[in-house]
Amino acid sequence: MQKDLYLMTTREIIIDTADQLIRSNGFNAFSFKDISNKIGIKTASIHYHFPTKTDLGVATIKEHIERFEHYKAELADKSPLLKLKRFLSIYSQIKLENKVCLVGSLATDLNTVDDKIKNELKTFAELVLLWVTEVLTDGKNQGVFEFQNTSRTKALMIITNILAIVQLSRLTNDEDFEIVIEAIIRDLEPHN
Amino acid sequence: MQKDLYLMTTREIIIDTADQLIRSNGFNAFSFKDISNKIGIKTASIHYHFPTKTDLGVATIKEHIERFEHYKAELADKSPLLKLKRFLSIYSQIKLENKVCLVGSLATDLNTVDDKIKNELKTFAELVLLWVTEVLTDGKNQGVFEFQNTSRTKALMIITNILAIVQLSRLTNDEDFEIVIEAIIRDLEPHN
DNA sequence: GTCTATACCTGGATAGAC
DNA sequence: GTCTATCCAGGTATAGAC
Repeated sequence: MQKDLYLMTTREIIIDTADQLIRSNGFNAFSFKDISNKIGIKTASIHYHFPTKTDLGVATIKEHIERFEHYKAELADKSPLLKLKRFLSIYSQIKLENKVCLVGSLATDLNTVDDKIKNELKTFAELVLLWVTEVLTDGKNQGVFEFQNTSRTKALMIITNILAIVQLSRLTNDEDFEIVIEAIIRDLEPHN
Repeated sequence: MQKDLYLMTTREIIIDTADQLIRSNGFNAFSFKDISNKIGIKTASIHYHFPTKTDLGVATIKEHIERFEHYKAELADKSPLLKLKRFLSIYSQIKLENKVCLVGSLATDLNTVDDKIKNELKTFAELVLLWVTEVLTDGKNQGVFEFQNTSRTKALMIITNILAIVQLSRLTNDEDFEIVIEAIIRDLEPHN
């Protein structure tokens, strides 16, 4: 949740609730009734703001894109290591809430959602991948990161690690989440 | 699909179809009607074999566990490198079919499924993790693999890479799948 | 073991009053 | 902008004939 509830418009509250539900239960398992129950508004009113479930899905992804852009701007002058740690800490919060990330949640439902959602999600995933790639490149150039492969490949390795460990650690062991986070950081340290 | 259709019982055909649908559409998005349409049997008949959807889900995971045990036995006398490559090739097949793996599919739906499914999935995930860990340990002892961290941690890193890249590469670029596979192998190679 | 028929529920979506 | 009322499609599940 990005703002205090009393500062949010109904539209924003709906999106925020949809986000929680999508990442907790999946896109196909959440319903307008769930939102209705959570925020005390009738499903018909939700349809006023978002005519279809697809519209709500797209809006939720767009919200994530906007947040990520703010996030990027806030961290712009920080070190590559701090940027990466902050990125990983987003997932620590997700883990704490026993949810998964938006990309991970929607990616497994991809064959069942409207192309509008699929395309918006592509935009978001590419945005994140590009940013992590840049952070890794900067870190390598500054000598604070050391890794084989291209920055893009390493970014894919790190993103897949973190995206999947929030899912997998619910099945293996909750502590595996921290273990993987630490391994990601450790593996980037220069061996000198 | 493990056998020819004409050698399978109705029960096995149902499980196999459920498996395809779960990994293609997700547990909550597939229906008994989907199976009915695919294999030409009425939904009521499916209920004869599996009283509830949960029963079918559990049976599908149990089938995966059995297959994995056979798989382990078949590869028992093979080299660690071959074992790992064969493991990764399971995902190449999944990628080819534009699906995701069972663990990845059900993990994002975990908060919405019956505990019976959750517990069976835990058993499966632990089984796989244990096996990959052993393969890595053997490879390290034989000097064919080199890596930091414990074998279990490295197994988590590899499994999360492969589990998530089948999902993520649908959004970023299909070729990212092969790139990650190759990076996994390359990163394990001894440096001198 | 498979069928028809049906019960029951939930979901997305819309019309129209306020 | 939110409500009540309603429609219709689809889902899981069961009863009972064959």
